[in-house]
Amino acid sequence: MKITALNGFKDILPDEIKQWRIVENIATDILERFNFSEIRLPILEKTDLFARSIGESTDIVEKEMYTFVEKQVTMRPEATASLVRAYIQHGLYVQKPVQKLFTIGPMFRHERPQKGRLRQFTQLSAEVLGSASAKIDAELIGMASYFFKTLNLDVSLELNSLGCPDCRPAFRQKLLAFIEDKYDHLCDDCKRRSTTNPLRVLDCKVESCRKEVADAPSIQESLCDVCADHFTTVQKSLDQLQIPYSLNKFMVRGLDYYVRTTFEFLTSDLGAQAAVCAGGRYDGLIEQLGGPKLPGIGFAMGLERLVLLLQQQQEEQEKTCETDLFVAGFGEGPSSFTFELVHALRLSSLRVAQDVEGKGLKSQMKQADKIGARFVLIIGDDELDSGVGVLRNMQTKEETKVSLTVEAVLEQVNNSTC
RNA sequence: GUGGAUGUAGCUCAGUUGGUUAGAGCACCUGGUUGUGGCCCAGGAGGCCGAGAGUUCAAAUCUCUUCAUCCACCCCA
Repeated sequence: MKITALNGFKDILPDEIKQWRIVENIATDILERFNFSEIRLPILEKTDLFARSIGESTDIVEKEMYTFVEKQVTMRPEATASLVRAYIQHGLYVQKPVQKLFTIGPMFRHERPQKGRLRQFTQLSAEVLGSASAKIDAELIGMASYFFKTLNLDVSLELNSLGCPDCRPAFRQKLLAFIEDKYDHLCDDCKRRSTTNPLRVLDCKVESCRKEVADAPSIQESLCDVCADHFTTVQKSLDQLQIPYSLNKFMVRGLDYYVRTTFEFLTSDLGAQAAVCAGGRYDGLIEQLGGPKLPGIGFAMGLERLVLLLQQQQEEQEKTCETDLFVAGFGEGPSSFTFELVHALRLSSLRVAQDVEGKGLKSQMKQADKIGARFVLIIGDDELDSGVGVLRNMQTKEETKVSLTVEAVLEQVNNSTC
């Protein structure tokens, strides 16, 4: 009976780490250029935090959270709630009126796993707290858009506005009336949705439902003046930054706190998991969680999905040299000598590999080749006696002599780049 | 939670109407070069055929149960 990882939990093996580093490094670089600061948050929070922010009746809160019932704590299913909690708890709004924050880390949702969907998954969340400006919406969306462009990923941007507590109820009524007429023609899921969350009927995947709601009232035409203004400015600002998008009146968001601007970056290469980045404005959330009456907007990106896309959409990366030098000592005396030399070379900043199994030279050469070492330093009895080793360049096959001192080896290896 | 598919070597997969000792490719190890990598050649190691029960003289193969994984629904990043 082998012990395996839990269903929906995945090991990220060394071969995949390169892609993760690419995603993380490019992301943090871009975030910093857009003046975002990193914040690191706990994974465990009081259950109540998520119930109050995400919404009591959402699927996430109702049946997908990993909760320790007796302790009333939950493994976070998303980061925005925790981030806003920290923002309020530490009074960050006092120091700076507008806070731009990001965080990267694991989230947990107990759903049935499938392609691009895990029970533990990693999200990058970027949030701007304290600004209601539509320009911020465009700036944030523009940043995400630039990020995907930098990664050379093929994604599309969809945009919608969900209105605000002033105008959404009226739209909801209009939509309910519309749905009532079509009720008998809708799928079972939509019949259920029409009472629990009517907006969700709009983005049903069933073909017949899509037809039925094709001419449903558009929320974009039911916005109040303030929301309509905001939405127009977001679009104008995106145009100004030359960021392509399409309006999608059927796009709604799953979390209760979203108002006004919502957006998704979509791909067609991940099966049912089309969204690689999604977000929106949540102007009431901070106040709802006990903070000041300040607006906010943010997005979350699923990094596993991005890594999958990188693997699918990009050509194999060239093998980069991850090891500068392989020190091959063979024979008892040389092996003892190289053991010490290798340590010293590592302390002096080189990436050095060695064999400690007492293998022959040929086997050590194979190892060196396999890990992509740039150089091999060969030391047998002769070299140890003379104090001069053989340094082989693995690409050019060129061999030079080098004194067996840290300084001499360091100089020769650093002289040539990968 | 619902539906469908798949479980054979580290990986990708063959395996006939049930029939000796379960195979291939890649990867790994050793040798061909007693001190030199990639290519080539020779050899080697590696399997409770997901697990449990049943049918049978005989099960990787048929039946049942169970577990796991994948895909889709739901939901969502």
